[in-house]
Amino acid sequence: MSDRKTAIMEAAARVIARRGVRGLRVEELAAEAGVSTALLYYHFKDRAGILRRTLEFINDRAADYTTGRDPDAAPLEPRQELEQALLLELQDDEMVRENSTAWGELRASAIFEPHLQEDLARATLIWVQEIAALLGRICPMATASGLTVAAERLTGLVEGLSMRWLSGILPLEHARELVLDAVDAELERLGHR
Amino acid sequence: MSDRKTAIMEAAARVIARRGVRGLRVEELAAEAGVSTALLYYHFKDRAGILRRTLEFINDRAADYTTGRDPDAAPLEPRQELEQALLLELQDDEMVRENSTAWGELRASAIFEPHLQEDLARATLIWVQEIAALLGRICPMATASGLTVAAERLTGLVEGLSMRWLSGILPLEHARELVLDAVDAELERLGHR
DNA sequence: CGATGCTGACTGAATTTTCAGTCAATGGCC
DNA sequence: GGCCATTGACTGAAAATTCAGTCAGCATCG
Repeated sequence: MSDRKTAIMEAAARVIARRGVRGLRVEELAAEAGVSTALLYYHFKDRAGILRRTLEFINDRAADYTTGRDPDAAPLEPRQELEQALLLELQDDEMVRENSTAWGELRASAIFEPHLQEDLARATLIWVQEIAALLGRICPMATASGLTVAAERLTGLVEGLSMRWLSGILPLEHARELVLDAVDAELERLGHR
Repeated sequence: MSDRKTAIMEAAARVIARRGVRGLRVEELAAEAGVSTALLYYHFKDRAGILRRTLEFINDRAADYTTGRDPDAAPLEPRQELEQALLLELQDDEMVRENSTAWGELRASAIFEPHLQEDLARATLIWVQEIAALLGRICPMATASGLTVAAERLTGLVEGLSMRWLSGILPLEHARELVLDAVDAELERLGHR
């Protein structure tokens, strides 16, 4: 597999982060990747193909830094793990920002392109369940539905704040604090029931 | 002020809700408004101008149904007023959905079009302050910064959930319940300090 | 009154720009 | 020689934007 193909997808992630999925011009992408436009059509059939493959690529990359714990680091406290899982999309890191932007774009486009909704719904569900499970480890006494609802609120909040961050309305640090406080609030709440 | 200008912005809101900001074609907009494309350029300089003015327009409309109480209805409890202000974007109503969709689109495009960011930031700030003020009426003992932070979380949550609702991931009723519970949580929290 | 000139709203038909997508040709490598 | 990766130079269609006016209304003046 020519390395250029990968290089193109990396470039695509960058361009999408800069201009959005719908703002991606194949000529610009070619320039960013330092190849000719014709090569894009050679490797990926058409624009839609580029997008599809790139989204998979981004997805895989995200899975890497989600799952990928530092090899032999001390096992995290559940609370820390929860916080990390939530703050994942809110980091001052080139690649995270790229990924986050692309995800946001995907969510936004799904409103108008029903064929994306299924994938999106699945991914969201998985995230909510993951968060609910982590909450459950911290509050073993809480009901399952209570956990789910709390997870839905927390992930929903992260999505909303992520958008504000990406559009420059909300500083990253502030967004992170807001999320952490929300975690406090939800845990307190779960404890009370 | 010719009424056609308004008609165009109403049409723009409809088209944006249907196709998204990035999917808006000026020819389609002209057809939707029943005018020539040239008229669009006469009233609003260019495509970007249409978008900018429409954003303002949508904003004003939202302000109308935010502020606009039923004429001589009983004065609302602060708590109810707060809930209403938050659930505003989450209603099963043609125009609300249109507004909400258009808002979401504009938020999403603002990430890539800095010229929209200023308007967006202002509108968001106003909303946050409004919610903070309502919270303040319910919890007079809370600090100003505590109120603001709570308002930021609540509005951020609404934005996130609104997006899920619009993309069909989350049923409207459930979204509304999540918001109401979050209000509970935030109020409890403000009470404790 | 009514002719004259002026203006703002509006349009149809170009013109220009922007893009995705094609293709014949090239160079390296087994 | 044959195969793969790669490119430069195009094409055609779709969009955005501009242009050269038309028309209705309204004020001015003789």
